[in-house]
Amino acid sequence: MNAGDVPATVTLESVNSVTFTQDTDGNIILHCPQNDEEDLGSDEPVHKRLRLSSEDGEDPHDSSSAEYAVVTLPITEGDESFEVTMTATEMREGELETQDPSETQHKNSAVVKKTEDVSAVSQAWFTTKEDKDTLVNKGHKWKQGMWSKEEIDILMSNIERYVKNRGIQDPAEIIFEMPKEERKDFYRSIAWGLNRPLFAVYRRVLRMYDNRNHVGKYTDEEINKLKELREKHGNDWATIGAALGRSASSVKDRCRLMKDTCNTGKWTEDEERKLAEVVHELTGTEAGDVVTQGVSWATVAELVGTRSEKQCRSKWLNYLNWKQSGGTEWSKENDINLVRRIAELEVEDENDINWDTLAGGWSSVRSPQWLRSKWWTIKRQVANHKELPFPFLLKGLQDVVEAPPSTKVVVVTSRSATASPSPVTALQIPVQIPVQITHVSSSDGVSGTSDSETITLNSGALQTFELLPSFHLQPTGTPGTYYLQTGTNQSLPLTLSANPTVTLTAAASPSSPDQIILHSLTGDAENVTVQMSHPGIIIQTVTSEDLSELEAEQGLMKEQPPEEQNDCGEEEHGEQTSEDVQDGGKMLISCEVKETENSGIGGGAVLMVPSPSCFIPSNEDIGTDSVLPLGTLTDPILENQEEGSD
DNA sequence: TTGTTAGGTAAGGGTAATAACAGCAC
DNA sequence: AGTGCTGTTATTACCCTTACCTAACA
Repeated sequence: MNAGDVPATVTLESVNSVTFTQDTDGNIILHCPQNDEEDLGSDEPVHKRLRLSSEDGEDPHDSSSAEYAVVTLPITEGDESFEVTMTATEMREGELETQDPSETQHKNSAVVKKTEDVSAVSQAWFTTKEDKDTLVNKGHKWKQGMWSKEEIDILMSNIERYVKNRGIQDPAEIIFEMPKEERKDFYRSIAWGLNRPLFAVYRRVLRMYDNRNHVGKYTDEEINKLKELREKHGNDWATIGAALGRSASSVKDRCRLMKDTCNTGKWTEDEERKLAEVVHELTGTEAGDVVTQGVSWATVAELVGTRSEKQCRSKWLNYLNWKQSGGTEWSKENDINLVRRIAELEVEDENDINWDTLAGGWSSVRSPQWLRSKWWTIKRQVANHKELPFPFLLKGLQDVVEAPPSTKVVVVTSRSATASPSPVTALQIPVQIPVQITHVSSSDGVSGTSDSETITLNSGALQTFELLPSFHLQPTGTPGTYYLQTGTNQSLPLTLSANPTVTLTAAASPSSPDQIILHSLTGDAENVTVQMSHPGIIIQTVTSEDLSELEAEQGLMKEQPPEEQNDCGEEEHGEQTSEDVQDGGKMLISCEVKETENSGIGGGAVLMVPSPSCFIPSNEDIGTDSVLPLGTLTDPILENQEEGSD
């Protein structure tokens, strides 16, 4: 589909009819029906209830290159409201694309037709090398490694649909109780839309629904019993597991860690020497050689005698080999280099990174496996890294890394957040979505939008919004609270709740074009100013669900009229009172942190600092003296950069 | 009897979270 | 010396793939 073509339309089906109005201040207000029968309060993430479906049942072409427009349609005469629908159009060259087929399918879970190539894999039960080679030769590719959140969402949703259609309560009934012939189509059905071999899906499902899995740490008593059972039953893991109330794989794994002769704690020099000897002997290498693969750790452990295979592997790959081959220390600059090098690989998926290649010739890298864990450490600085597609995460990290050293970085934290050593940041790189909001009614009133046919945000009837990566409204951590972000990086926090008229905010501050005032409105028109922002990274804190519950129970939260909007300041962010930031438990704070190019992917990043337990950890913190002091972002990359610049 | 389907088991490499430890500054 | 912070190291529950096996069925 060419950019100029009429786009195939995909309708965003929201369970709730979401509507916009505009108030006298020009704020767009999102309406959400009160009788929300679709379990707003359920545990299921709201984004899972937002689905895309093809309006006409037509395959929306290659939706991996689609961009989405939001348009509003009239709902009721005389109502200052707008129904929001989204349409998908082809993404222009150079613009963001959605990530992988499985994710696209998830978004289009009602329309998962486009995956002939995928289904060949996900519908085939193959475990042999030959089967695999055949598929590879046919040009099929599939995902390996850890399952992403998106994949798990697809799987769960497929399972839900399957059990619902058959009136079954618990999927475990099918998995563990139903005879094979009765569940004949089960695994193939739930594998639909996943780019994984059927066998991998099968394994995953078994683990997920086996309540003897994820039991947690083994007690001393269990360990003793396990030893007894092991002597009695050998490697009959199923029997041992049954006797212990653990899954077979769990007991098998636990036994691998147990060895009568196993030492714990610090390795002695003798042990290290022995380990090196054994590894080099078994691999036919010499002292000083780098050995990171092709080692049978079970054999190594046997020969070392005093350590388990895991201990040997870990010691070798994370320390000893590097030490013996003359490795250099890992500096903070290396963190930055690592992000850059990964970006230079230009891979679509994290699983495509060749860590061996990346680690090659890098003297500070202890092993490819170790390097991967370093990357993981960096990645984990971003709280919502699991939700972010790899390219977005990487781009965001790159932006952060490449920010000018002089950039002032500020993050909002709570006073009590100091109890937590390092604030967790969440990086949100939004997908750009053109949004058009059409005005329906011309009546006066709170809208103040008079006769205009189209409500425009800033300028232009077609306003670009950035929806967050998964093409949902992105929850902020407070149930019912979401972010939309404009093309100019103005945040639009949307609040969905049982309240029929809820909140929204976001207009440029009249006092400063660099500021966006974010304030939320409740039904009684009281609102709370929260913040300012600026093109570039916005760091935001949100309250937890607990906060609203606390408020409900104790009535301690206060709201503040709009006149008392309170800018956060630019560099010296003063403390804010609790009234400034609390809005019925839905609190949003953002501060300017740095300026980035407002182009390309999302134009900038939103760093989100959820402070679920820190904001109001106890009743005494909810008093009128509750303040939200601003701290310094402790993102190591940024710190490194500042240090480096020194 | 043979091939296919739909699982199923065991082994082992690996990941991710966290606990324990060590070094340092105050 | 005590304390708190931070980075490193060790541990371990859990994950995933691979290779091989099996029973039912066509």
